[in-house]
This record gives sequence, C-alpha cells and structure tokens, in this order.
Amino acid sequence: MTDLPKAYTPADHEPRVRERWDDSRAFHADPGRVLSGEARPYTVLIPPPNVTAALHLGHALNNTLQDVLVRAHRMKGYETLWMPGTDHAGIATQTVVDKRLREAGEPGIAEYKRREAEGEPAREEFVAKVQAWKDEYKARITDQLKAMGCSCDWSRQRFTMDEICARAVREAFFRLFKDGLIYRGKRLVNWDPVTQTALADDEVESRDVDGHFYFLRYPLVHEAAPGDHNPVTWEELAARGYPGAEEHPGDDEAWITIATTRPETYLGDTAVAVNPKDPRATAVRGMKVQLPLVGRVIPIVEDDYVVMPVKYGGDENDPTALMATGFLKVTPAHYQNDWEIGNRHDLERINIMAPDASISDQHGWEDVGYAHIFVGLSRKDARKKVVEEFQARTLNDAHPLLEDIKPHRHAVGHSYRSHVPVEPYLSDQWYCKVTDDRLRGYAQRALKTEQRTSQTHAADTRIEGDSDVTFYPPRYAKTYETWHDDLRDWCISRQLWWGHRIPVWSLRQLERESHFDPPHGAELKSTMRPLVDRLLELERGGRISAIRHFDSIGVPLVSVRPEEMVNFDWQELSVCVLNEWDSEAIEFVESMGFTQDPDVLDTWFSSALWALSTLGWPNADLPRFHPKQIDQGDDSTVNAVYAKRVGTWKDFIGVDGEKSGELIDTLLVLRDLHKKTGGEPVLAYQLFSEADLEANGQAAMPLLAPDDIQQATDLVCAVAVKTTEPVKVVKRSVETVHDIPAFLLSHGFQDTAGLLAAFNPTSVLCTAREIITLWVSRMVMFNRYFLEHDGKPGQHPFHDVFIHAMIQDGEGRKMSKSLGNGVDPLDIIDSHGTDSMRFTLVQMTTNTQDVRMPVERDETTGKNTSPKFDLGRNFCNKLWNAARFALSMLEGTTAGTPVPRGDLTLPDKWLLTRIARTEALLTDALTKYTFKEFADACYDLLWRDFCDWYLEAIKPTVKASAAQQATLRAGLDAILRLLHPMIPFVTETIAEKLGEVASPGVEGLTLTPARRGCLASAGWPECDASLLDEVAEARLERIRSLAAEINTTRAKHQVKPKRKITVHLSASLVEDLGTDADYVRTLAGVETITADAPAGDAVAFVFEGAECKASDLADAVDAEQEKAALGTELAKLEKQLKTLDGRLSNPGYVEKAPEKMVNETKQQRAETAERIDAIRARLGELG
RNA sequence: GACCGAUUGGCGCAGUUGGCUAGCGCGUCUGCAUGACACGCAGAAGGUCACAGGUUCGAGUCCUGUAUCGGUCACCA
Repeated sequence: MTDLPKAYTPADHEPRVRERWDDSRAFHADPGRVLSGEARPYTVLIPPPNVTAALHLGHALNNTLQDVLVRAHRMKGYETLWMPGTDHAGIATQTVVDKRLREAGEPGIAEYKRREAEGEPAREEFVAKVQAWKDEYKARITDQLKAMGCSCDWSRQRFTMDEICARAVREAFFRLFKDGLIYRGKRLVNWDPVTQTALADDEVESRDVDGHFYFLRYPLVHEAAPGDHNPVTWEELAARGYPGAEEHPGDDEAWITIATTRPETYLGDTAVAVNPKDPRATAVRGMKVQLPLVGRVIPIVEDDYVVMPVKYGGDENDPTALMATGFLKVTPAHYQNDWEIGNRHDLERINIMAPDASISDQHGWEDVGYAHIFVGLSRKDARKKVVEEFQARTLNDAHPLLEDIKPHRHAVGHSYRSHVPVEPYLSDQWYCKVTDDRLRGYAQRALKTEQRTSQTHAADTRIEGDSDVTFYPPRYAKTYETWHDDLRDWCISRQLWWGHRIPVWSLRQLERESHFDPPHGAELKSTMRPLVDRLLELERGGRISAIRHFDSIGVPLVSVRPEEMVNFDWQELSVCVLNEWDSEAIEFVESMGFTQDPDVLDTWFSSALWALSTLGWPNADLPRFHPKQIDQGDDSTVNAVYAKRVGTWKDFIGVDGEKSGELIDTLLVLRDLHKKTGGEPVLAYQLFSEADLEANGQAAMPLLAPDDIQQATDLVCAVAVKTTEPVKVVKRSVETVHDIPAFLLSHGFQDTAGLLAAFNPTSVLCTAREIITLWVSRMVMFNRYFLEHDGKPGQHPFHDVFIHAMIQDGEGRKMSKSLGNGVDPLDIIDSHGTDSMRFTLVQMTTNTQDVRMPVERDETTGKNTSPKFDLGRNFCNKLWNAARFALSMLEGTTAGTPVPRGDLTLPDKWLLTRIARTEALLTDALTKYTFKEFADACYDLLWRDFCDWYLEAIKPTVKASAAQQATLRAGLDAILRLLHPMIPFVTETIAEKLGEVASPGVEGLTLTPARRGCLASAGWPECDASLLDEVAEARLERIRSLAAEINTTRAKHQVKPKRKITVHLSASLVEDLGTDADYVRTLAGVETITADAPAGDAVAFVFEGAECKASDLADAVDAEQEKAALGTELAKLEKQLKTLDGRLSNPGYVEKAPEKMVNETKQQRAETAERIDAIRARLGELG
C-alpha cells in the first residue's frame, strides 16, 4: 500500500468521490421506509440560499454544519432527508439584476417600467432577464453545495418560485384570504424610494445619522376667507395670556415656532399640535397658522402626545423636552406619529411626494401656491431649499422664518436593500394579520415552555406541536419570544415584478397614492345581478373568495344581503382565485372588468411556506408508488417517481395544442426514445385508478386495457424517471432538449408523495440569527396554521432550531464585498481541499454569537485566505498518513472470526476504549449542537490517541500480532466512520483502500457494512459496553506518564533521539510494570529498564513520588545543568505544597467539602511531598 | 434608551450543574530526518482568567457594579 502518495491531495480524489456518491444514490430519502416503520426519519431543510450571488463562507459554515448532522444521522440508520433548494429573493434579485443591466449599458428596470406604463408588455421581458440570472446562479449554487460535499437529496431540489412552491403559495394565500387573515389597507408604509416598493417593518434597519433640528416660524392667523390674510398680533396673544408675548412689539405679526428634522415635509402639514396642558394652548385656541409659501391655513389641535418644553413644564430628563418648542407640526401623510394624531383629530392627509420621494404635486397635493418652486426637487434638495427660503424670508421685516438650526444625531430607518432612508409613505398594501391568535399565538405556544419567559399564549401540552420547538443556544428563544410580543401586521405586498404575483382581482388599479377618485360604479349596478350570482356560485364551489375590504375589516360577498347590494362598494371588492390554471374563473372575473393586482408577494411569504411546499403540501396526499409498479422490468435505474391526479382519460390527453395535449405527446416520445436511439430508457409511465391505489397501495396494478382507462374518472398518472440528464429529442429534424423533471413539474406532476407524512416535523432548522424573525417565526406560524385540524393548531415545522455563529474577519468586522475581507469557499477548496475547510469551520463553531477568522491576502493569487484552514489541512494529512502506515502494516491479512477480547494486547484494549468513549462524546455533541466539541473529540481520537500512542506502541509488534492487526483494521475503520460526517472526502477515499483489506474484526465493535457501497452509507460504529476497559486505561495512563517523564528528562539533558538510554526504577516498580515496560521502552527510546543501580553517570527524575534514574544519556552528564533544572521544579512543587496545606488546614474546607474532594487533596499533598523529598535527595547527591 | 452576548498567554478559541495544579490550535524557542506524516516528532517558555466589590471551605465559573467591544429592538420634536 505504499503506492499512496506521501501527502493527501484533495483535488485528486474529490471529483471521483462525488461521483461515487451520486451513482450510489446514497443521499436519496425514501418516505416509504419511514411510513412502514423500517427507519426513523431525520430531516433537515436547507435555508434556501438567495439566487442573488454565489455562496460565501457563511453559507459554507451553515451547510457544513447541516451536513455533519445529516451524515451522522444517516450513518446512525435514520432515513435521512436533506432537502436542498434556492430562494428567489424578490427585491434582492430584482435589484441586483437591475444594477447589472445598467452596468452593462442596457436599460434598467426604470426603462422597462416606463414602457410597461405605455402599454408595452415590458414586464414579462424584464422578468425573463431575472429568470436568466436565476438559472445561472441556481446552477452555480448547486455546484458549490456539491463541491462542499453536501449530502442533499438532489433529486428533490426546490426553488421558491417553481411550480410546486407556487401551488403552495396560491393555496396559502387563498386560505388566509378566505379566513380574513389577509386584508388590504391604506396606511403609511416603509417606502423604499429607490426600488419603489413597500418594505416590511423588519426590512428596515435603523442607522444613526448626523442631522439637524430646524426651528421654523409659522405665522399665526385668524380664520379667514380663502386668500385673505388676517394675522394675529402679539398684543392679542399677550391679552390672552400667552407667556412672553409682551416682549414683542404689540402690532407685530405673531408666530409660533416648531422644531423638525425634516423641514421639507412642512409642505404636507395639515395642523400644528400643542399639548393642552401647555400654558400657551389656551391663548392660541381657535387660532390657525399659515404655512409660508404654500399659504395653506391649518388648525392648531390639542393633543397629549406633544411633549412640552422644559420651560413650560416638560420633564427635564426627557431629551425631547430639552429640544422641543411645544408646537409640533403634523404631517399625517409622512410620519407615523402624525398619522395617528391625524386619525385622532380627523386631519387631512396630503401626500407631497412622488414614489421616488421627490416633491410632487401630482400625487395628492393641490394647494401648491408659491411652493411650486419645490416641485420636482429630491428630498435632499427640497430640504436645502426650504431652509434657504425660510432663511431668506422674514416676519415683520426683522425675524427670519428660520429661527435656528442645531445639530442633532438621530436614528433613521434605511432600506435593508437599497440603503437609502425609508420614506413613510401613504399607500394601499396587502397585510397578513399575523397578530391573530391563529398565527402569533400558535407561534408563541410552539416554543418550549422551559424557554419561555412570559405566560401570554401559554402552551397546552396536550396539543401536538405546543411546547416543542427548542432553541440552541437557548438565549435565542428570547429573541423569538419578544419579537412576537411587539408584532404588527405584516405588509406582504411588494411593488416588484420578480415574485409570486398576488392572486387577487379587483375593479381598481391598485392605488399607490393618497388620492383616489373612484370610477363610476353606479352604472354597473343594474347589470350586476347575474354576475354576482355567478361569483357566488364560484365561491360556493371553493374556486374563488370575494371579500370587500375596509382597512383591516373584511366583509365576504356571501354575507351581503341582496338589499345591501344596491349600495355595495364594488371598488372595494377583491376576488382571490385559488388556482392559477382555473382559466374559466379568471376569464369570468376579468370579463367583469376586474384586473389582477400588479404587485407580488414579499419573498418571505414563500419562504415561510418552505417547510410545507418542499414536502408536497397542499398535495401531500398523492399516492406513493413503488418504481416496480410503473416499470415491471428494471426498477433499479429509477431516479424519481412523479405523479399527478388527472381525472379522466379525456382530461389527460386533452386537445392537441393545449398544455395537456403536449403532455401526452411528449410522454410518448420520451418513453419510446431509447428504441430509436438505442440508448437506455429515460422514463416509463402508467395510469392507475385512485380507488385501486387507496385499496391496495403499492400492490395496485396499472390500468392497461383501453376500456378500463377510458371509463375511469379517478386516473392517477405515475412517471418513473430514469435519467437526471437533459434529454435530446429530434422530431422532424427539430431538436428539442427536455429537462424531464422541469417538464413534469410544469404539468402539475409532483415527486413529493409521502414526504409530509414521513418527514414533518423536520428535525432541526440550522440557521443564522439574523432571520429568526424574518423566517423562523413565520414558518412556525404558517405550518401550524395550515396544518390546523379539529380547530386546533397543527404540527410545527421543526423540533430544534440551531442558531450558529456568524463569521467575522480577524478584526471583528462582517465579511463583505465592499470591505474586501471576504473569503470565497471555492478558493479554500482549491488551496486546502473541502475537508480541510469543513474541519476548520466545524472546529470554529462555538456557541458564541460571532467567530473570528483572521483573513490574509495571498499576494501570488490575489485571493483571500486564512491561516486557520491549515489546521484542517494538517488534520486531513495526518489521517491520510496514519492510514498509509496502517495499510502497510496490514498487508497480507485475511478474514476470520472476530478476535476475542482475551487475545487483545493492552494497546488494543485501550484503543477500543478510546473509540467507545469518543463515540459517546460525538453522539452527545450532536444532540447538543456543540460542534467544536465534536471536532475536538475527533481530533484527539485520531491524533492524540491513535497516532501518538496506539500506532507508536504497536510499531514493533503489529506485523507479527494478529490481534493488533485486527484491532488496527477495525479501529481505523471505526475512526473513518466517526470522522466521515465532518471530513467526508478523505475518509471515503481511505475507505476505498481499506475495503480491500480483509480482516477478522474484533469482538464488541460492530461496523455495519455500507447499505449503498460507500462509506457515506455505512453504519455508525456500535460500541459494546464491554469495550470500556478502565484497567487498560489506567495501565496505559501509567505507561504514558512514565514515558513522558523519561522524554522530558531526555530533552532536559539534550539526549539525541536515536540514543537508547537505560532507566533505573525501584524493584517494586519494575515488577509492577511487568511486560508494560516494553511499551515504555518503545515510546521513550529506552534500551533497558532495570532495578539495578546505574554504574556510571546518571540523572534523576521523579515518577509517582519516587526517585528514578536515567543513564547512558551521553558520554558525560552536566551536573550543574541538572541542579538548576531540579531547583526550578522544586520551587514549583513547594509552592503547590503550600497551597494544598493551606487548604487542608482550613477547617471549613475539611468539614464542608465533600469527603471525596478532601481525600483527593490529601492524596495530592502526599504525592507532592514525596516528589519534593525525591528531588531534595537527588540535590543532596549532587552536592 | 431597553435587552442579549463577549472580555482567559503574542493570535484564534475551549473551559455544561463552583472542586483548576486553567486546557487546545497557531505562533515563539530548543532538539530531531526516528520504520506513516517536517502539513511531522520530542520538549520548553508564555496567563494575578477586563476591573472593583460580594456569596462560599473554595470563584475563570454564581451575584452586584464599572469599563471596553459586538449584536438586536425602540427612538427621525
């Protein structure tokens, strides 16, 4: 076996190993084995990476940890499903594609939007561009995951916008809509003026910004006819008791001062508010203010919300009171708080901005007046200009309208995508009522009771799914819990093109802006009756849901009495159509003048369904087929089985030219393709009767007789797909390439039968903390809501949530493109190999919130790397060489019956003990998600135990010892299995070689052969309790510490490693050691161990408190050097003795500490004293 | 502002119910081509566990406070 190269070169093995895994289908999960009780399920859903970019090191960490869990459980005999997939990442992807297009000099989204507005079909064109991007990145991400060794069930890969996910989205939306948990509302939303879409609350990140407080003066006026100017004078104010008014000339126009950070919004002010307790409030009661330039006269309202300045009774500890003037400008259409004040006082809402946040008089603002000079300016320019204008204008020819500017640092919400300040913007959006008990309450109750801190929504342990979701580490449960406490309804509509389009039709174009002029609904009324009847009929058939929304209140059309129909507001009616392919319903609704909402859903809506859609919901009850049912001949080549309910034969074959017609055509061509080309068959299909399937399950037979097929009304079509490659078909000299799975999916076939029943709830969700709220919570809500039964919450989507650390660079900064401190996993795979990367990542994973990785730039390649990966490389290389050595020692071994324990030598027994202990440690680490412990235990077993001690100890004897050879073979095999989850490639490679070595094995260590021919499918080592041998551990420990003492002595005296020395021990010790002395000789380079006194020069060392000697160190021994060394050690020991004496003389310790503890201390004290004596004796000898 | 973390040799980190004579890897120093491995072997040096109090026979570990650094949420008068 010396044909193996000296160093492990990953690139020579990884591609071959990957192919081996693919070919063996070792990662394919079979729900049948779970449903039949053959195996317990272990399920992990990949957090779907965004198709925006290639994977980074954070993904490498995330997926490595999942793979460790998944591979270990697969080996432990679980039927293991790791579901892969990618996320369409709506806003992120659309933004990235737009940017790339513009960088390439092509038109961006703005141009497409303009064309679309002009009636051109530009939307589809743009979406196609994004699709192309998605295809490219989806492929790249998949390749990267495969390169990382991820053992996903690749035949089941999902994408959040594929047909199966789309079906889940439609079903989910429809049900929430029908149940009143989705509504349309006009409110202030977080508006991103760059991408021009609404954002959810948690897509807004606040950042501190250096801004200013601007103090603006608004003139006070009396109510007057429009255009008249009737100022209030200071004299009047003084007469009404306005404090300080008398300081101004009595005839002068009076004003009030407001403070704001956003002066440009004054254009939309519709009131000024004052606290009723403010001493000035009564004085100005009934007066108005007039907005400069705009000329709008607005009321002064009294509201408790307004903070009074300290001067007028405000709290001096309140920072706001220190800055406030006591008068607050109220701009209901541009501030959340003002919106609420506006609601309380029934104020007008004037939107002064266009969707790009420039000042506009086209979106609801009419009384522009002299303020037209601001129209068209950006927010920033408008602010500047407002300040300039206020500075330039004066009251009474003396006082500038701008009273003051003070610097002010404050937090401003920014879009998490475009990073510009978010504009609170008035618009019509769709909301999901997550505050409803069926969503929020269900999510709170799912959390493990032990991890809860409050009792709201307390779990009911009798309900399945309550109190079961557990966070690791537990502190993250708090993040989850408190987020729900402060939850507001979730804005789910986005003004984007890339995403799941909202399946709602209505009469009005969705209104973005503040003003809405209803079209004339009255004309519809007389002709409405039959249409309404048809709508109600469709609704009763469960195909649509029609609801009239008034903010969060929804009134279903079915509940509207006929006499109320006359005044029914059709403009507010929304019709949700369940099925995308229900063209009849859609055509009918559109014939009434309804149009589909142009918006798409928040990307997290489909992410929230990930645990449902990937497992086949809502069609989770599709029958399962055995490949043999479809293809009686050869089922071994079947990759996946797809099925679809097709109804009748007529429905199935359809009409030529329609989608279903294309289906049967293509199926026939593909089925018979191999007959023409002479290749392997690519698919087989059969039709079944669902009644037969229900009655007989996998014993049901396909329908073959044409009569049977034509009479059946419950046909199910099942397709067995035999290839994963795209298939080329030449038909009438036209070449078409079919991606069979994609083709089947687009025709409504699914390969998900049995998944939900077998694999939900999943075992663990492994993710980073940033998406606990965005994703984790929403998945819990949706799973429990949609799997509701008997009015009780349904099962949750996962038992455990493991939140792993985030990787930062050496300075604690986030890795990012802009900082240039990112490390590309593919670069590391290139330079160090996949396993090295994986080992290092696992080893780094502690339960802290961040882990640091020093980043270095490799000047030759210009790529970033980290010296930390050397650790992993060294480890893999160590394994490689240990295996190389072991294999060379195993040449010529043959199989036989397992070696009984009695035949094993001491190192054998000890190694097996170490394997058993490590196995237990690893299993424990997996259940606790303590990955560093996992890696460290592997490291110690391989390096410290197997290489440093076992291999060294057996070197002289193994070739002649059948027991040692058997243990070596079995031990290495067990180690490969234990390390495989973390470093799969190198272990698989070595296992290939080790598989060629026949050996009898050892009793008590069970190594189940591979189910699918590769180590990845082999059994986890099973260690019988008999392997734990404490006597062997103690004996080896003694050998080890004696050898260590001797080695230290040798090093102190600079004895050449090759020189064999003589060790002199007490007669009793020599006798006690017996044959174990041989191991000491091997491990410490000793020629002879004897009870005789040294003849010539010798040095002393202490072992077990006794003075021992070593001779033949060199031709002469340096006594002074030895004296110095002994002196240092003596000082150390004396200090230690003092500590121990102090402890033992402490009455509290002796009385209160556990007896075992005290005895141990006494023992320690005795040993220390003995050592001291021995050293003193030797020092005496030396003089 | 509220909450959640972190602070342990030069660097990166362990240290799970207090029992520690504080571990590991990298780096440093010494010696070494020894029957797999120099991506290695045998040794060594290097830490008053951020600081101040407290609880305890005993504190890196528990409590209180302070400082510094991260993170999350709130706050745009």
